[in-house]
Amino acid sequence: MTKARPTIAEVARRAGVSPATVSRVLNGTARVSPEKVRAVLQAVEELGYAPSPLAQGLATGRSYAVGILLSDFASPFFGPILEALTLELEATPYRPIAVPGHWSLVRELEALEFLKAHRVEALVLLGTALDGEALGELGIPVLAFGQRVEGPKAWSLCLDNQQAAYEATRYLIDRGHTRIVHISSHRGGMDVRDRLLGYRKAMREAGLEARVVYGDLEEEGGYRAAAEAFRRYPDTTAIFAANDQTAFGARLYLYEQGLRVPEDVSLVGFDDIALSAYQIPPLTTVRQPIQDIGIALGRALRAVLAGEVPTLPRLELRLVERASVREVRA
Amino acid sequence: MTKARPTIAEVARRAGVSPATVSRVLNGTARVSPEKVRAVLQAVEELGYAPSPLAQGLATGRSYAVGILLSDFASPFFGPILEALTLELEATPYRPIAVPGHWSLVRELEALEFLKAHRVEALVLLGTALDGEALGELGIPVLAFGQRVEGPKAWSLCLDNQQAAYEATRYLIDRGHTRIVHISSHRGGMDVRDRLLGYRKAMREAGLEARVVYGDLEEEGGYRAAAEAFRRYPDTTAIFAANDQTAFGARLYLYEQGLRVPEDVSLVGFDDIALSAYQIPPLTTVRQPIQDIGIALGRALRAVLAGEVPTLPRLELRLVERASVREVRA
DNA sequence: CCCCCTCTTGCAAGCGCTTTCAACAGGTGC
DNA sequence: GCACCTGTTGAAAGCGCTTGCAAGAGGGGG
Repeated sequence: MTKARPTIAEVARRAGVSPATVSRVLNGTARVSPEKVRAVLQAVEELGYAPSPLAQGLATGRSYAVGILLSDFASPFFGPILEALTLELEATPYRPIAVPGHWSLVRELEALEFLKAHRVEALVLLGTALDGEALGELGIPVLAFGQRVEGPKAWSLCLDNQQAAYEATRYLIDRGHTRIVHISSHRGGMDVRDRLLGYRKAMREAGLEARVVYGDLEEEGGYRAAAEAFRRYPDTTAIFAANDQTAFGARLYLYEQGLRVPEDVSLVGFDDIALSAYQIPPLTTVRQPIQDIGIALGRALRAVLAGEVPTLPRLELRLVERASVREVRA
Repeated sequence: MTKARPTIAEVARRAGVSPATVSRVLNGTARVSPEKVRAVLQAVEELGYAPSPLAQGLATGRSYAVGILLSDFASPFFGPILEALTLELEATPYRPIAVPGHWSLVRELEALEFLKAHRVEALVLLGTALDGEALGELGIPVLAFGQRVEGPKAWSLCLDNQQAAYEATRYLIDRGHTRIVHISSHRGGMDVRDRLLGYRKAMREAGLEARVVYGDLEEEGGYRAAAEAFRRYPDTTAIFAANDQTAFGARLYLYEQGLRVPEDVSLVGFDDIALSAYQIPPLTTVRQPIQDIGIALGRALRAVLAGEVPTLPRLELRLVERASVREVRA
């Protein structure tokens, strides 16, 4: 039933050569006479041979695996990044081992341990809470997004969240809003905190009161946070959410309260996940170039694996204006 | 810099025993005297030793890897299933290798080849287009969702999509709708076709005209399909979409046309992904128990890996009524 | 007191591959 | 015609682990 897969020895026997020659043909590591090449390839074909990555890894000391540590497979933000990243890796001999940290530091550490055990040759961190401590020990290149990592072999793809949040807040202020709530979160990494900072800065500069409530970066938390916001600040005219999912949750709360968007309350999100353009009304939000992020990380990863120093592009965050914000006249 | 990880030999030396003993201690495969156990554990601790899965795999002939072939990491439907599935696998020694097929049969075949090369011990198919041909050859257990697989070591988790679609359509008919469009898709597997069948059956039974247009199971396609639907059938009062993302796309089209939901057009989706409850208005849709599906697959996988015959639960699809459908009086 | 049995332990082979090293074949230059 | 070089090939070691086998250490029964 479970027909054992052929080994290199069988291929060698069938082709009338030694295993070493088969290996050389398959890896192109040395010249082999044309007729043997042909014989080997034919045997490979006939037997349906495919080398065992396990054995290869053991022999070469390489794993050809890269670790990807992300918060959550279900995230509409990290999911697509992962998708683009893996797509970028597809043409390489490297394979991604993606493990979710489920938003918990202990799980992330476990996951990291797991990846270390699997001898991954590089690590990508997508919005995890891990900081420098593990990294120094690691000895492998680390690429991060949504968090800053430090070290000689560590690079972060950083977008200026603070500035973007500042601008988003200004956008609301410029349209006459003065009573603006920000829904932040204790979850998530520095990027979320930067957004809070940007919001605070804009409000402070404009001489406005900072109104901050906290969600969990998911819809449910956004809903609850919006409820809290209106309990504490009933006269709020605009909400700036730390991410789009939060905005969706807030949106539902407003809907249930009979508050119209944008007529009664304006709403701005952050991320521009796929669904944001399809919200009713389409959500005005800060666009993170998800696709580009995934691709940039993938490219950087390839560079790093080739032993080069990766160049991470400067990616811009910019507000995309849709229909969830209105101008208020004071 | 890259401090090589310790090997079993170093642990053995430090503990003053043989590698064999270390192996036995770590795997619990034989009795070892208490003091040696202690010495080994201490050495393991001090060295920070973790066995190499590569070497283990090679020696035991097992890979402890399970393959998960899914259409797309970015999918808000399969993503959460994957999340639940991996969570369920976490306590086992098995690790998932998730590879995306990117909705293309060739890629799926490549991905399958890849998984075969990695000697996965079981395979989970999440909504792929692969059929029996590969399976027979495989010799490993296969678990599928969203498609039917056949074979002595193959099991499918099937929900009655046809019946659910039938009921969803009836739901609209019962509320007075007669001009109902179904947005189906050529993408996707049998589940999508079953939904189409259920729709057709309900319409036929009610003596109504079947109005079918096609999208791509994503928002964009839903938008275009809705546009086509209204071009071809301007008097449509209800849309039943093959999945929620499609419904979101259609929703945007309606919004842009100034058609209100549900006052002018009613909308029903399928899947009940996380965001559906947060749509405006909240989407009436057929609920797939995403969490339960992931868990059920995870459990079945564990059973299969333990050599047992898995029992797949009968999961129900039922319509969750929210606010996107209205009653029309003829 | 010796033999045999049980329990623990180490030796060594082997998993499937890569890679060094040496051998060999066939030229080439003198 | 011989020494030497180039180019191709196979033998064998080794990657880090598991495991069958056998050796040795005790202990109990005759």
